[in-house]
Amino acid sequence: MTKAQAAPKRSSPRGDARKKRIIEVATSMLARTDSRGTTLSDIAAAAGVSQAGVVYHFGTKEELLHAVLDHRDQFEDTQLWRMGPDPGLGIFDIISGIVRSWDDHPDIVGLLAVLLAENVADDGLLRPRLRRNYQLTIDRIAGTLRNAQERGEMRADADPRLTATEILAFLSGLELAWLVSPDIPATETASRWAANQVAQLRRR
Amino acid sequence: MTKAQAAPKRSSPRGDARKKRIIEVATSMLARTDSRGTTLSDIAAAAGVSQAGVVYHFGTKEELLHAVLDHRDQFEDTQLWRMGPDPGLGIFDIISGIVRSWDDHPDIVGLLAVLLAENVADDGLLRPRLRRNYQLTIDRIAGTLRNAQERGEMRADADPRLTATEILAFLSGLELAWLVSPDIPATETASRWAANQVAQLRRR
DNA sequence: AAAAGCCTACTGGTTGGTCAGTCAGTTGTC
DNA sequence: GACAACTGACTGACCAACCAGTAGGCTTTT
Repeated sequence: MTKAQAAPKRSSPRGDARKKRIIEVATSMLARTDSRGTTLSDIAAAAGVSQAGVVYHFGTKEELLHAVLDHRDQFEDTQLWRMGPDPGLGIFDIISGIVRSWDDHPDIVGLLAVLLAENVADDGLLRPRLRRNYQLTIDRIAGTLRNAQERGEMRADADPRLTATEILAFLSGLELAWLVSPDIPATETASRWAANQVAQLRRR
Repeated sequence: MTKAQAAPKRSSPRGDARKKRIIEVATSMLARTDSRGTTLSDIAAAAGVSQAGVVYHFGTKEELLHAVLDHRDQFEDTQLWRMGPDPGLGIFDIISGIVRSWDDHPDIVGLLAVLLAENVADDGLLRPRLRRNYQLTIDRIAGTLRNAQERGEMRADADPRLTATEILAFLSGLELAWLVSPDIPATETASRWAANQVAQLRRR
């Protein structure tokens, strides 16, 4: 975990496919067991390569983790912002829908929550990135809420920043609960929550 | 982490004090860095004993973790249920107060969230216990809400179970966010959330 | 043939747990 | 109250298992 290595200059279609496969496998494993609990050998075995083969593609475990996070960021875009960059209060329906779809792709659910919990320490490897990412998502959500206020869609006396903080807290907390106890009524909880929020925030 | 050892039969005041100290130190370290990232040597050094000394008291790292969780459970009782076993809708004020007091004892905040995230895997060492604990807290909260409904304090058409799930999700998610970004407006977010909940759930 | 892809074998460093022994304090005995 | 016997509370040294990363060589693709 100390020294690093440069990535291969060029790449072939076959190598790219294998690399993508490793990322997917690693994603699903990291969402179950955190990064310290998931070894390169584990990931390699699940992806059908040797441990050294994984190192060949990513140079470092840390690089692999970043690749996994890139993959997740991309996924978040296709989920949270699938209705465009400015859904306004529709963001609550979107989140409700996201929770409903957890069963369809359980491999990536909770990845952020798990890695976040692992990197709360000051010297957490991924902490700076996760922190930045968190703030960015808060800002984006707060932004769309502010726009909704300007459009008159949302009451003006609610603080977009506090609301955005609450949204993310609820979502990551629910992910955690769902991972530990998959039998909790996550979908119903989310839709009830979303309905309440909209009722409270909609301009009368 | 494999083999275990029987605990010492009797104990002396001095040994008990030392043991307590180790638990406290371990608690604060585990809330920052999860159990896989915290070594016995780290804990021992912080507690002023040797690594073998820690093993002497707890036999296994897992046993130490359970002792820490016992400590936390006790703490939760003095926090969440400090107004008695049946606070009704007052539970929201209590939670709001808990978040406000995070700065006073930051060493134990987020411990549960961190360990939860680390034990979402099927074979997580502490998973059974954490799962049971989670369900228990849900039940207790749902119970007090149900009582509030019967007293006519809370509207009858809200599902206590869904509400309890939301409460815990929000709280653990906010803990996580606060740990990673201590500068977020946790107190304000919590009090806004609590006020909204009470407004929505109170019988008109 | 040149480069990318991948493997076997290995290294240095960590980590949880073991073990034998030290030491201070308590208890029982005369 | 002195002294032996014993026990709990440790420590330092050690070990087996594990893990990320390296070195070098074989194989496939381009």
